[in-house]
Amino acid sequence: MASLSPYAGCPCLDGQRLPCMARPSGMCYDSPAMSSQPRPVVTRFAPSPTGFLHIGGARTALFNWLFARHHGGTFRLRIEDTDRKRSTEEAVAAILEGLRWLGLEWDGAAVHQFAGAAHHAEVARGLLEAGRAYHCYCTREELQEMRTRARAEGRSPRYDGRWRDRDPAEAPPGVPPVVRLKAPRAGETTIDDLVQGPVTVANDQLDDMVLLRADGTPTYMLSVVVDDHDMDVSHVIRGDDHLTNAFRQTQLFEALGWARPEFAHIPLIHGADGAKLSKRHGALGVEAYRELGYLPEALRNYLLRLGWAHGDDEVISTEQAIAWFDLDGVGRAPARFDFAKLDSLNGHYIRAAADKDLAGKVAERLQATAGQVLDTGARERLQRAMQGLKLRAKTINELAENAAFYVAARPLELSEKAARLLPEEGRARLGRLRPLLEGLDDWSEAALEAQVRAFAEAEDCKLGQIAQPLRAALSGSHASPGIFEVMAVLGRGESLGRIADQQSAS
RNA sequence: GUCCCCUUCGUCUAGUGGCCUAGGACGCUGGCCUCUCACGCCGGAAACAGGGGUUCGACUCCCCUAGGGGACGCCA
Repeated sequence: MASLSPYAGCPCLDGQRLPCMARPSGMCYDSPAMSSQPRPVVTRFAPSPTGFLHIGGARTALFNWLFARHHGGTFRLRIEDTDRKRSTEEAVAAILEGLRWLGLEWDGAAVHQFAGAAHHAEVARGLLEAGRAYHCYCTREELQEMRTRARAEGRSPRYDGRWRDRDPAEAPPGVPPVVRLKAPRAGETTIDDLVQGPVTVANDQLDDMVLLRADGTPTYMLSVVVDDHDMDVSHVIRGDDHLTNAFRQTQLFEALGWARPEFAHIPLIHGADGAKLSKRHGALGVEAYRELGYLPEALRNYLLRLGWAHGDDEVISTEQAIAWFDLDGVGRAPARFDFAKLDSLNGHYIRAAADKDLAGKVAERLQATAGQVLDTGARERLQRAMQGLKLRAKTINELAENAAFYVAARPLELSEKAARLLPEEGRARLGRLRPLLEGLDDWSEAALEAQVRAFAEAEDCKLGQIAQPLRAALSGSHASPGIFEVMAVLGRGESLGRIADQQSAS
């Protein structure tokens, strides 16, 4: 037994009190003395780097983050890259970037699961030596046939355990075996899920899962269990597509003699049509939401309300979310993703945002889309314009579009609707108004309004009959912030110039 | 096919046996405000999947049916 790995010799497995080399504490929580101790809260987000961070993953990360923060615990990040063929560095970078953008900072360094492969394999060998696992020499064809037959006979397609008790001497030559867990065949396994409640599955529904591939590398199922144990993960919060995995993992934890973390399987997010949101079915990466002009705080708030509620509260700050979040508020039904509500929330957060930040984002956007380089004056003008603009936009993109006229070069191009606001009569009226404006000493919103109103009265027309032509001339559009605000923000020179442009055009 | 999970307005949800003539939010819609568009404010339509129980009393508890979803890999 001298060759036993630290895990196989761990007190949790054989009752001896040997140091557990894998953990800083040198001790496993599952030793009898410690099992009743409350564990510090440690959650983890464990994405596989096969693509961007999609919206479902983002919500899982958010819940893990909130739960850890709420309980004063630790939120860890683990990259599940044991599938070497499908994992890419770009995906890792995209996931990290996505989490940062969302404001979900993780504690400590990100763990790359594959780095622990040798250790994981060692744990499997310990199980082998302890008689809790065995070699299986089935070929893929054999397995395939087994599954096909089981399905045809109305049984759950799974491995039948044919090598479980077979003499290894019968092993076919030249076939590298996989290592399978010798899972209990009778009885049942129950997990007390923090979201789903108690869920029980008969053990004969679960087959002997592969722990080590024929090439000796660990499978996800093994690595997850070992890593969760090593990282002292206390709560596994993940999508409920992992619910059945929880049973297998429970069996593994038991075979290893380790305490199992608590499980919380949250329902998946569905697309607007009710079907599972997948990468080819409407699931966008979080960076796409940024491109679409959504604010991270709005996305966080929206995601939080998808499957979680705190009474009638809708707009919830991050501070409140941390104070209120717990697993008992998580529902069990899948939710559909609804852009209309996200828009509404985003509009709310835009209105609440500081003008300076908004102007910065708009400038960035304008430069990115129109290649427009803005000088300090233009940036300042944008910032002053935000007050009126932010009431009228649901996204940063929309905000930028609406702001564009403020920094556009003269002469302005009129939209079709704007052109219709400038009939001959309107242009003539602009011509009569301009000298009055020129004579104005005070170019403030209030003074401008007083002057234009007086002009309308003198012309015996409604305010709209002069305000609309002004709007068209100044903004090039039929809809804009209040026209006096527009003039004030534009300033005297630019305003007069734009009016002159339209006036002389007739 | 087998196993597991789910089911309140179109959508997200509140509701833990009587407080429910089922509340809020988004969306839709009528109106107010008004220089346009928004914002804001006031109002409206809109749901307990169906069927059985349990109970003095079920949206709330149990069972069945239907529908939806997920899992069944040497993927994660």
